[in-house]
Amino acid sequence: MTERQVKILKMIVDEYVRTAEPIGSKTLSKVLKVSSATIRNEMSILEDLGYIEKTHTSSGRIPSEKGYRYYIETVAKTIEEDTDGYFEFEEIFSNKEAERDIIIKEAINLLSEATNCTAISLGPNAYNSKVKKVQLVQLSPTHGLILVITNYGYVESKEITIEQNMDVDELTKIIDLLNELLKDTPISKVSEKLHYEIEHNQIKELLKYRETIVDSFIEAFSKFAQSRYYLTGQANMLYQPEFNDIDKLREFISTIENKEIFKIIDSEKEGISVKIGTENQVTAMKDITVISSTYDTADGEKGTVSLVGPKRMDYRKAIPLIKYIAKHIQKLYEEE
Amino acid sequence: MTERQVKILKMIVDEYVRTAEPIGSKTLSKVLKVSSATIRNEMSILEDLGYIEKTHTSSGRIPSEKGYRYYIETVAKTIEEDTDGYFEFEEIFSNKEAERDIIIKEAINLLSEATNCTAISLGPNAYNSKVKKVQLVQLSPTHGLILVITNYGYVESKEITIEQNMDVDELTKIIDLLNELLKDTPISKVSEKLHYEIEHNQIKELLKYRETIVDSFIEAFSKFAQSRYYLTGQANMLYQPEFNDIDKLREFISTIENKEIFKIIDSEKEGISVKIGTENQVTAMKDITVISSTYDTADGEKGTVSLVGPKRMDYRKAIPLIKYIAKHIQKLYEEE
DNA sequence: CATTAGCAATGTCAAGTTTTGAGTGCTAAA
DNA sequence: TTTAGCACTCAAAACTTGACATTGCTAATG
Repeated sequence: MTERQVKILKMIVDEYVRTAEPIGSKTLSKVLKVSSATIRNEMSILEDLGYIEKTHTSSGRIPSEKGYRYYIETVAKTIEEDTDGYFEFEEIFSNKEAERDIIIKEAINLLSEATNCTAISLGPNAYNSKVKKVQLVQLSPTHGLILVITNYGYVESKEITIEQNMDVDELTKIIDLLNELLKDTPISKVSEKLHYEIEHNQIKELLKYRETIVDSFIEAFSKFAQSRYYLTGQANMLYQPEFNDIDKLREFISTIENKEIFKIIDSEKEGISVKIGTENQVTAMKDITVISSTYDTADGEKGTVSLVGPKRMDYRKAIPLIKYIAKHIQKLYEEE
Repeated sequence: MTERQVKILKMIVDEYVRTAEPIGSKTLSKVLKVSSATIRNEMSILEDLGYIEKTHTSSGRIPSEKGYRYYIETVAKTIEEDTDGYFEFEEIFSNKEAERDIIIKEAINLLSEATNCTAISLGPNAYNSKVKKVQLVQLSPTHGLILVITNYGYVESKEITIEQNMDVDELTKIIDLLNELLKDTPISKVSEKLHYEIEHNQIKELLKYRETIVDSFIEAFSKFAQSRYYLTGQANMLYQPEFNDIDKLREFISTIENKEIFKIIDSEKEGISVKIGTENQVTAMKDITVISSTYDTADGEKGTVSLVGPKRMDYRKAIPLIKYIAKHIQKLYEEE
């Protein structure tokens, strides 16, 4: 590709992102100081190379997926992070009072508004967080509530029925024992450890005949396995011209509602990932771009920030913005 | 209205609910043993009375809001609760192991699927539930987590920073004091009571200079004020022909996303409430019917189960079903 | 050899027209 | 009171037309 061809490709992407209309040779000839015929020749080459395409025989050109990819690999990657426009985000992240989850929600809301896309925060899986405390609260003579708290301050609870042949003393002992046993154990190791102790140590006497209780605890722990997520801005996105097709719109809403969207979000890959259209593998998302960035928590888990929008997305704005937000959320998870 | 007119109105509602197409005189004449001309005369009267309307001069008739209202006041009210088709619901509600919130979610999911509408469970406001226990968990030398647990087993938490000039002993004392003070106090009275005690009793010494802590507690309590809700089935509903109009669809999604829908749900009125179209007062919902039923919890708060769908809704099915579900959720809240 | 002017060809879009069919309202007769 | 019959209405679908944007190609140009 010649320099001029690259320039034309960039212009087509930028202009199409702005207007959502195919770009003709005349439009570009006004800016580049060559005739429209020359542009047409160049466009023809770009089309042969697969970077742009036509919507019909006599239409202007729009970027192909390959074109977008080239664009983000070259143009967008060279953009310096420009925090000039990030005033409102800075405000959110500099609030030291607010809770982490609240800050994340606010940032995600703003991300969606700023980009007119759907924004998603997928919290870290809590598998590696450590048990801080285990607690039983009696709610009535026959009912209790098991509480499990992790180092990040997440709490899960599970109701249990207290059997008649069990007195408060015994329960207290069990809880004390569990606290001693499980403190600072990663969630992922809890079940294993519990079963091991019951089998092999002297503690077993206390727990052996109380399988119901132990099972309830394990159930409470397992609740941490479900990741916490926050999703917002469907409404912002629906007014994009891409969604004038009613069936696409319905398909998109369905994909969001049955959580299929989470299959696409790449929470493994380090750093930023951009999946354009069919790169998503899910047919319902073949006209959608998903940008995600992971961040790391102190206990070695990964969370992600994602943006879901039309392929025709303002990548120059969105990509650095997501990087910026992921970086700041990571900071929130570092301050333990 | 003559008996035959009522019969015709019912047929129009039933048929329109089924097909979503205006009903012509010929269709009805096949069932009733009179000619289409006779039906036309009767329809003309029904239209003058305001029970049915035309979509254009030469179209068949569809029920008006007044027509639907008449229908649900007469036809639907006489339907005996018929638990024949409720097999799957019975299964959900008879599961004694599962947690209340899980059962409610499953029932709401099924409600949405069975009716092709959006279903919502709006949990009771926790204002009247009672404090069961207050707890502090230390997460690090400088950070802690305040826990507040109510009699229904709901937990709210709030992170706090532990100041340097405060030792563990003092904290323990504060927590013990708060437990003693607040146990069995309704959430709504907590703030008032705390402030009163600080001002008037000997306890004040311990809390007086610890406003930050007390404020954090109050903040944790105030989290209960936000009702818990569960909303599902947008996707089920969007495929109804009513939503072939793309702007209506967008408007609906927006209304759901900014939680405006909750303004419509009647959580005060005892029992069932059906709001058809413009009865909803919100213009975005003028083609939507919202059915809600409240239920009572043991501590005197009300929760609601709601169904949001097109005016052309299967009221005969939906109304008894919602009553049935509300009744069973209420049972879940009675077994304290 | 790259660039350009010129022009036929192509396809979209919006506006207008025609056709079809379902359904009504009215009238006069049974 | 009911019905047959018929003119009338309107929406929806199918088709027509013209304006417009844009392309691809060709031949001329510097």
